[in-house]
Amino acid sequence: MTRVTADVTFLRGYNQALVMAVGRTARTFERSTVVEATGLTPQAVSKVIARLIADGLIRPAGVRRPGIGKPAVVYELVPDSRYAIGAHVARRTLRLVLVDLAGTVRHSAVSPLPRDFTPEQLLDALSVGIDTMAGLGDLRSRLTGLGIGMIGPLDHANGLVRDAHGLRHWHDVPLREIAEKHLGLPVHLDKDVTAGITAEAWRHGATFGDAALIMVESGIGGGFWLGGAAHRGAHTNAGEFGHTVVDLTGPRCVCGRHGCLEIVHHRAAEAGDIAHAARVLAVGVVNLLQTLDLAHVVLTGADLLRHPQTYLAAVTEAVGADARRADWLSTTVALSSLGADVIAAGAAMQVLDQHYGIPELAPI
Amino acid sequence: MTRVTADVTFLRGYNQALVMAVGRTARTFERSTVVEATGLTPQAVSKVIARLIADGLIRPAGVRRPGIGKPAVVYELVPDSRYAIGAHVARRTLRLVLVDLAGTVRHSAVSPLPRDFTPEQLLDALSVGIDTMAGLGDLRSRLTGLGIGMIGPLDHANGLVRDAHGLRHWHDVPLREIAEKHLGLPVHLDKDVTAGITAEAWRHGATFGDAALIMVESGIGGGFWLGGAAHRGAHTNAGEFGHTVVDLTGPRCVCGRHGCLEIVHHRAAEAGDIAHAARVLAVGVVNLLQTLDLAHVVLTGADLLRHPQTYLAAVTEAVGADARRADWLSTTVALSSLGADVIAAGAAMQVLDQHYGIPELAPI
DNA sequence: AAAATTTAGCAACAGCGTTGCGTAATAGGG
DNA sequence: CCCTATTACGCAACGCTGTTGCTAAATTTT
Repeated sequence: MTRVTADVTFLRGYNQALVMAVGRTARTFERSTVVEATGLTPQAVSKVIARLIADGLIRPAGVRRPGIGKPAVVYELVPDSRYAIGAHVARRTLRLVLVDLAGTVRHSAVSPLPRDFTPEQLLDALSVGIDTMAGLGDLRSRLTGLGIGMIGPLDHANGLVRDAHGLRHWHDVPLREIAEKHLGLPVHLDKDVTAGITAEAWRHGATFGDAALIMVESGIGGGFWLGGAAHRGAHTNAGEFGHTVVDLTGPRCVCGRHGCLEIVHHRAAEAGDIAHAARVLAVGVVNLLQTLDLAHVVLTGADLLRHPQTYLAAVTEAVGADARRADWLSTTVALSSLGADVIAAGAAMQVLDQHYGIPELAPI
Repeated sequence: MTRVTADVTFLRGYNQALVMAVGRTARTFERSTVVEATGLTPQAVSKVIARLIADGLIRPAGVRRPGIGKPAVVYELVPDSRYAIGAHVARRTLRLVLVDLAGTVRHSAVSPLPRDFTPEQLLDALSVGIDTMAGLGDLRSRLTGLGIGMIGPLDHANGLVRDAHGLRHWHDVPLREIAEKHLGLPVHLDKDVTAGITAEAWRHGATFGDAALIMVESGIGGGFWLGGAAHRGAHTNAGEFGHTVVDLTGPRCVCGRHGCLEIVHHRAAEAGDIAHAARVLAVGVVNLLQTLDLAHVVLTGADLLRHPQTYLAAVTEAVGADARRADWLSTTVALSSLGADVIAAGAAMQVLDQHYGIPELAPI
């Protein structure tokens, strides 16, 4: 993810990331697996594997192949060679997870946050939680950093919280900087929904196409995975999906417009008609499909997960009923595979991705 | 754009593309310009420049620098070293443009297409038009190919027209393949709106951020430029922006849903209330901004360009009026800088991009 | 005229994936 | 049991990339 210039170090990082992606997706793999997946020559893969073994990131795990010829060496990722901690900062709770290099959530913990908490209060809560988690197996030395998934608007590029919705003490807070100083760890700050979709992409591996994570939790947000990377937008403020108008003559929203998806959905939910609320959300989801042509839609969020099957059914039905969608336009709809951990886990995976993922080139 | 494995040939292509992008954006440039823009060392830039000069793509254009020290050599792109032809296939017209390596439209021509034209009729029209254009300066040998921007749905990856809206004879037509055979040229097929946004991105150069092209022309479509590349979606069918619901209680659309942007807009335009139609479109545009966080919105399309100022004013006003958009959320709104040529020109630029643009890596 | 400054490029280098080829380890057949 | 075919692995040389070190050239300033 870090920008590098296009020299040979980029090649190294890129091809190493390919092998790591294979290792993360498959439980075990051999040289030929990687050759097939990457198009590299066997010899090149051998060199990459040798480097990764030297770094302790992968290791041989026996041999295989009950067939003719010399048996192939089987490799596997070393899950506990690196860790990252992910934090999901919501309005009243802090969720912390410990994620290993394989993308597995090893620990998860939720603690309450004071009403209208301050940056200092958050930092203290983070500090306590991280010390507890990092002390579990003395893995401080293998900790690559902390990822924070938070409500926006925020400036991902500069690690700045612009104006967290509904939190008074969060205006232009340089959270990444002060957290790094306070915690002594590299910190990565991103919107909650963007972190969430990263988690889904990581878990699904190489074949994961364009996708959206829809989160219903005191507001409606969308995280996007487009073209093999998280989409954050020009000002890293993408995802205000709840504030798209679906009803020109609808009620006035807090944002000033009329008939936003969020207010229409909220009114229906408030009235107790969850099925209707779910159908409203489904209209918004189909709007996204029409615009962006997505392969996957993932549903999550505390409010949605209180009625998971209702929402899942409504969205699935709406996607399937769209008459314009021919058979070649397949889209999967699913609940988040990580449940309530998805945001925090994704934030952690973003940290790991900075080290072991595909390096980002300046696009010019 | 072509997929390559991450070896040194990728580095070469990538860095050459960086220099070409600089040359396209600036009229002239020197070595230090490129060094600054790319982060490469001066020596590396010298090598790249030498390669490009050997290929005839750039050339020295005197010296400069009325300052201390040895004067720097000034380079420039050789615009007429390579050409591409772009075609915009609409329901009743075929527009052909000749674009040079610098992205300049050198010739433009419109010819009518028969009602409900067949693939054969289109190929014949293309053949005649290309021969005329390529004969203008005997530039057949410098012609890199033909780009076709067409109404969808189509399969960009396989060059297949699935089901062009409103055209009876266009079901699962392998247009790229048969056109290549018929014309003897490499052919690139893409949706009209995607080609259009490529043109805008090319013309604006390196600093062009996430953007959308909104096209109103017998339907409403959207082309997207996200993260430094065109966004086509999981099934290369992104852009059906006109079929997003903005009025849950609105009239039934041809697509089967109620209150699509397209039908609501169409009703207003039909009633002669262009200002209202423009405001409806503006609601849809703001929806896009909320979802995707775009830096630029470009307006085009025959129907829109009949009332350019009305639409421009309505969209600009709606974007500016959005109370949630703080000062750091700036978005430019403009009419297409290439006017009616934008689709065809973008299709041509996509062809040039395959050869001289940033190579695409398999994202895994 | 000499010094300072900036640009350009040759030459050697490190590091990447690739190619050529020899070696190791297995199954199957005589 | 031995031989052969087959498959996997890796050393060594190679071509190419951008980088580094250094020299030469061209201009302005002193």
